[in-house]
Amino acid sequence: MDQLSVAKARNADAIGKEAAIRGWVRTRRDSKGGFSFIELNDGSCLGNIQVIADADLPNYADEIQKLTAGCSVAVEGTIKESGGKGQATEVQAKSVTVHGWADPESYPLQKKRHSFEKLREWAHLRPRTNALGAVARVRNCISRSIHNFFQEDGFLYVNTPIITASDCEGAGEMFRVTTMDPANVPLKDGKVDFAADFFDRPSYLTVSGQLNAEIYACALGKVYTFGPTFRAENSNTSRHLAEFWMVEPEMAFYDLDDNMDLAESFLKRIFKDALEHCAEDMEFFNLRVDDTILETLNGIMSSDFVRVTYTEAMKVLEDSSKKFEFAPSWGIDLQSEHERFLTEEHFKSPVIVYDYPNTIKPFYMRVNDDGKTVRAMDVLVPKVGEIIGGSQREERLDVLTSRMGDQNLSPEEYWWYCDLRKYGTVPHSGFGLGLERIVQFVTGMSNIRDVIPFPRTPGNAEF
RNA sequence: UCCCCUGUAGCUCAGCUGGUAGAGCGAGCGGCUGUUAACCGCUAGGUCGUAGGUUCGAGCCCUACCGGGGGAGCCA
Repeated sequence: MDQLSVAKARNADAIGKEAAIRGWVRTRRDSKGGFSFIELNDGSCLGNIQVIADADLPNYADEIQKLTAGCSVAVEGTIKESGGKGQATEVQAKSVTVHGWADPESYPLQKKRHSFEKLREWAHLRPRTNALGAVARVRNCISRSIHNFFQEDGFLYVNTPIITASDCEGAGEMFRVTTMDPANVPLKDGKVDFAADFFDRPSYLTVSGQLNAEIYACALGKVYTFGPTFRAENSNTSRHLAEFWMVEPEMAFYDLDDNMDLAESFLKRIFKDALEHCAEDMEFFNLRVDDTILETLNGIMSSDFVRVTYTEAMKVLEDSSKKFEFAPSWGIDLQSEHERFLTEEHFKSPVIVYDYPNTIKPFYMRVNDDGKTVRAMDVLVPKVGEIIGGSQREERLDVLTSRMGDQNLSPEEYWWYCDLRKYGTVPHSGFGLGLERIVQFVTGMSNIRDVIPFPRTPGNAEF
């Protein structure tokens, strides 16, 4: 007998098949007419398969009538056209085998909707809910879409290290990696002796694979990294995690315009795949989470992203009648309220802001001819804000080392990074996309902790 | 880290200017039904986040701490 997923069994072309279906009970309704309805879900899709269990099954009174939410069962039977409304098919059970019970007195999940806050306390059970199951499927779809997009375009997937010794880049506070005993730290001249540590120097969890990706881009052309990233910032917001997944493409011979073109088509591809491959889940998000999400994503796919320079964006903000908490003025970084105004109120679309003042951007971004701005670009989207940050990299050794000096970094420490400019330097560009941010944007989920299976935030590492 | 809000039954919440705790849902039992967030009746279930304080008396007022949410900064 064939094993069928619930997704396949729900499809009308399964009618007539004999099949075995396994999953978890969502709910049971009894009919005294002599049978019970069991809603079964196995995670293969949002919907459940309805199982009809007749009273003449040998374990009907002993077991089937005692099934409650959370129980795991295996059903063998015939897929047939459903007599009721709400589903195309149902299973007429020939046998129902119970794998595991779930005491309804103590099982936390009920049929009714739970708040996302409460579900976070049950991170081990929440993937059994409609919303978190749908998030997991969309997240998977997006991950696959990312790989497909780059692979189809000749990019090479490069695995950059998780542990790094360069504390660079100013991307944020870093987590220390050490094998030293905190109760007995080796000292030398009153200071911690890192020469005695595992890597012979201070080492950390990576905040970005970019510098490593540049190395491979400057040899192999187009590459991307996709992996976990860590920030030890004490950020308590709905958009930040201490551990998150980041995609970082890096392309030799790409200037900033090429970079922006790539970012735009990349995002559109992700939206398209989510709408196509997760249609049922996306309908669910539109119905239960954010009723603008389908309209928004479809709108974005059929229009061009707005592109404005930082200077133009500032002018828009300064000319608007809107009262900002932080008054816009050339030279300051865009505040959240500024980003929201640009994407949500003024342009009402994703916006790419580029050519930022060099004073608010890191050393590796290419300096423009005006000497005041750098070839940086941020993609801003409604609600989530900055979803992509990228730049054309500085390929001129003298400019790079001078910029490092400005930011109190020593070229000696980054000798290998400087070597890329010393030997066969090329213009190149890249950007970073936070996976959770894009999952948030696609699903409409308001808190980033609900789009990663096991969120890591300050003070929270349960599960 | 800062500002604001919040913590009462398994869940979502109500509880008046301080007077000894309530509903809906869920659960159990019974009834009814090709049902589908099913429906009807009954029952059980709470040291009101924790520790102090004010008061004759605190879920309610005060202080501290802990947890949760929203916003800000930092960023992806």
